[in-house]
Amino acid sequence: MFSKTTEYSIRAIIYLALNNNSKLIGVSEMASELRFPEAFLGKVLQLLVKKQLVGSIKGPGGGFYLIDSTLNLTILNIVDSLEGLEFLDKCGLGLHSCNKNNPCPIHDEYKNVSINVKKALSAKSINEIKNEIENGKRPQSFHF
Amino acid sequence: MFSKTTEYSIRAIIYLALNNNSKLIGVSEMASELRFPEAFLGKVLQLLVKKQLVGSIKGPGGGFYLIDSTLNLTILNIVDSLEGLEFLDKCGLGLHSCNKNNPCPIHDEYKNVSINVKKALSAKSINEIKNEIENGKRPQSFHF
DNA sequence: ATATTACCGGACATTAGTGTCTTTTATTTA
DNA sequence: TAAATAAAAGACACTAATGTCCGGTAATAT
Repeated sequence: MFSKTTEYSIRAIIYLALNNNSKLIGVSEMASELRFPEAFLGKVLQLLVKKQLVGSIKGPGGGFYLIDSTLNLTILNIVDSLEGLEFLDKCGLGLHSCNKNNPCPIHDEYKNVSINVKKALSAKSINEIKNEIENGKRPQSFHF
Repeated sequence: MFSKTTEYSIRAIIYLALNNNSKLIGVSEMASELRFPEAFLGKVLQLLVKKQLVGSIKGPGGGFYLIDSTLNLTILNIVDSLEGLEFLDKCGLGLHSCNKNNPCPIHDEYKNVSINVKKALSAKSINEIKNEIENGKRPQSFHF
């Protein structure tokens, strides 16, 4: 459903949310905890910094941390920020002229899918996810 | 949502369903009607023949036709046949160990998405879609 | 039979996504 | 100030998807 970049991003953001106790996390620590290829995670984090979802500090003791406002975002917000929601908004069959008045064969069904996906992926904020995990409602170690 | 190959396939199959009056359709006709790149459509049709969703006849007057049983398939069946449904069945965050007893942060929501997509894409068979179009419930010319 | 037609098969080109490696830059610590 | 650390930046490699091109093969028609 999502690209690797988006998958890694979501999991990295949740990881940072869970470890946001005023200490910074390095790429190598995250990569080994999350079982991601380290160099690629580095690139992904670079992107997240550019998108202002994550902050970073260079040098010894440096690393990454979660920008506060990112806690209020939903998974849908993150997906939107990274790869856009065109795949949900465009016609399921790729027809440019498809709309309510000129519906493709699966227009209504796909519209319903789109609404449902958006609802599902915006049901919880990162902060709510963080709380669920910290309250034991979900497993802490979500790597493989 | 779907790959170009899958998009083209679905639209080509519907096109063939609407023009199944015992006459064969050539690649060039389909490509110009559906506004597809001709050479690539050729490859896609080759694939559909191999998957036995479509039949073909060589030589002058030759072309493609829809295999009868394909009329009973749903869009979901076609997607499954072409790219599989792994993108719906696997964890939304790509976690191998994610399941009901060890749910990832968006397990329940994604499960719901998966069910909803499957339901939506299997609501109608190709034959039902064909009838909807022929009865004027949907536009005939679905290209761009 | 032979030329024509149209799909088949394989090779190749292009692009985007994924992933690696090396150098540079910013920061801290000694 | 110099050395060490860690992210940033850029170049590069690999893979899959998309797309093109061409010679081969099967069928038709003259």
